[in-house]
Amino acid sequence: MSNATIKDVAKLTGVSVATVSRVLHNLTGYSAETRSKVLQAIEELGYRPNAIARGLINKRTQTIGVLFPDVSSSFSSDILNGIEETSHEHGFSVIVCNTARNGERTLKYLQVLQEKQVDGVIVASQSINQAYEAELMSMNVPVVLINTLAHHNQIVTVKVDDRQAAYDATAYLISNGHREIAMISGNRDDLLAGSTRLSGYRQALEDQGLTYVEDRIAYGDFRYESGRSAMKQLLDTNLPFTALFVASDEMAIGAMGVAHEAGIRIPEDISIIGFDDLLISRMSIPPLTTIHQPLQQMGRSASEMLIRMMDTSGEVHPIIAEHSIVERATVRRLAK
Amino acid sequence: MSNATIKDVAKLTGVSVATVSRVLHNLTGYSAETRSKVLQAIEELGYRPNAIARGLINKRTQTIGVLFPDVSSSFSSDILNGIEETSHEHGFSVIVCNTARNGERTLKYLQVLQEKQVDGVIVASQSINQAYEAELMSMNVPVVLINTLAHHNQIVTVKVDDRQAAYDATAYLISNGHREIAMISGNRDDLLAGSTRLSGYRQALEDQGLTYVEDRIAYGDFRYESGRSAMKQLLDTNLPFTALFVASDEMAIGAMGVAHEAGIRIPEDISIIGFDDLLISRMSIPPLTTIHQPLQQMGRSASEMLIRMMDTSGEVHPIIAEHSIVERATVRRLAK
DNA sequence: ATGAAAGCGCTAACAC
DNA sequence: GTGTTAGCGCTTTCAT
Repeated sequence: MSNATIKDVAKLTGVSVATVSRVLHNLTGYSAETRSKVLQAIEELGYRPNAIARGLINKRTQTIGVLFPDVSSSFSSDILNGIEETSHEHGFSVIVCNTARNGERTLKYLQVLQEKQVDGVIVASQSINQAYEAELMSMNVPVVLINTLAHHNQIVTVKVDDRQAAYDATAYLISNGHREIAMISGNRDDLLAGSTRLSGYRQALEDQGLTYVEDRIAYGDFRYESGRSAMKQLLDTNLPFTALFVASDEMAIGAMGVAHEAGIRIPEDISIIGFDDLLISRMSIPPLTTIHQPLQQMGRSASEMLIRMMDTSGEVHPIIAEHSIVERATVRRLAK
Repeated sequence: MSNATIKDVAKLTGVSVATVSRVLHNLTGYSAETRSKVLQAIEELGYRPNAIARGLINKRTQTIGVLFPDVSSSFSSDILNGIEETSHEHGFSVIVCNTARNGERTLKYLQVLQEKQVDGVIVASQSINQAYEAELMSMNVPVVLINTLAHHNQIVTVKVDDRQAAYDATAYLISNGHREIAMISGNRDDLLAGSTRLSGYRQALEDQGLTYVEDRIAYGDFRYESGRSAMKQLLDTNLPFTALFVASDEMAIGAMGVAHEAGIRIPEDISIIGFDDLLISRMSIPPLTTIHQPLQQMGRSASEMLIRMMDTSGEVHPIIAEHSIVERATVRRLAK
């Protein structure tokens, strides 16, 4: 008892498949009576159209592919949530791919997605090298990037203004009276979240006449554990600081843990501001003040843009999502 | 310049499509010379087989569908990670569906998955009512459940022994000298994570000759905010307790926040043990002692089982995943 | 208002 | 070793 096909419906109704197809699509060209007979047969057989067969004809599969370096991170799953939501609203399914930051795997996925004839692909927070870019372009489907930049190409991107956001975070600390401000940065070779945020921090310092001190910077990889080590390193340096800007919430939480263990109170002894505004930031003790990135919204925007690109090949513009400062409890105003 | 088809390759090579298909599948029936010419043409045209066309013939799409009530939760994304990983290894893609705990949406997704001819579906942590179950069965593809039970059917399930795990958590508290143990439970109508865990807790109490006190139980919905309210309620009751078993880590973190605000120290004043072992549990201050559920592994198992079910219609057995206690820093041994 | 038939890109007999 | 052909389930002209 495999599934019923359009033929079965036609046979049971006593009409041709063409007519069945017509009522399926609400076209014209059949009597009310035929229509109801067909509908009844469909009901009776539990018929469901085969999207694969349709796809073969329409050259549209109504599915998009999404690549993440790490699906299980809170960061990725927020974005995914937004993408899934919007895609569903527009009648698209989404295939998730976990590249695990692995080059070969990424290429393999891109290949599979092409073979599966996806109608578009979204690449999130994963740097795009030449090979990917070539592969992406060869797929002949729209592509949008989230929190990444392509090498020397004009692929559409959705992201916040990282430099400005880092600037704002630092300026916020300064406006709260802090003058000795350390930073835990991401890898310098991460173009967006690494060096860009670092330069925003530096700029804010300099604009306020504060000196940028190399030794007040420690580097991590955005993850919790690296936040811990970076904080230890900062503490070991013995260069005093009253505030800390951390390039990711996860690292910030790590830093808070180390501070706690060292008997350093947040925010009494050191103020901290993070970046991302993940769910955990609300849950930490004390709740983390941070830069909000509208991740879910960014997923939505990317998805909407992608779908729009499918039928209008008109030009599209990069989207800069709005960041904001979420004031919670880890930054203290310094008395003069 | 749409994509090249097998015909194009055949034409360019000067052979028939059948031959091209043969080399594509490493079958026999062509000379070494033909083979290399075909391969060269493929390279030249950038030909990629069309999985849609293949699927139409093979009745296999090499994709599975996964339903979650909430993709963006840490819980779901861990499971998803395991599923995706294993599926990929076996050459399957995964379509994610975020049902948002919405009945109509779930049904809609099931329909879409059927139309897209997925080879199997996994439903995670979402209770299965009669309607879903009927829909699932009518799809004629294997189904496996994670952390759920079907109504009166024998669909395969992957889960931990919730009752035993709750029992173990409570017994652990007792073995640490606690005798007044409160609990924050999930909704009573959640068959697995709600009432079952509650009954495990109760059993452990009674087996140790401790009395079960109705007022020492507060209910939440497994989420952070509800953990906060539940904790407040418990505190308001003024019934003293030295330890607390919480049916989810998220609620446990919420409870810890409330305790902190109330000046109650963890674990000095109150010991807490959670359930799930999410990423955040390692990151909390202090790190949360909890029941570990091997979520990612459960995703892997589900996926493996599902794929196995596709070609062997042999019988399959439910999988009980191993839970364990992860001792971190929120439980204190009580002096006699 | 309705049917016949071609064809989407591919696989799998079956022929030679 | 290689080509021909008949579909897979559907949509879509083009007739009638």
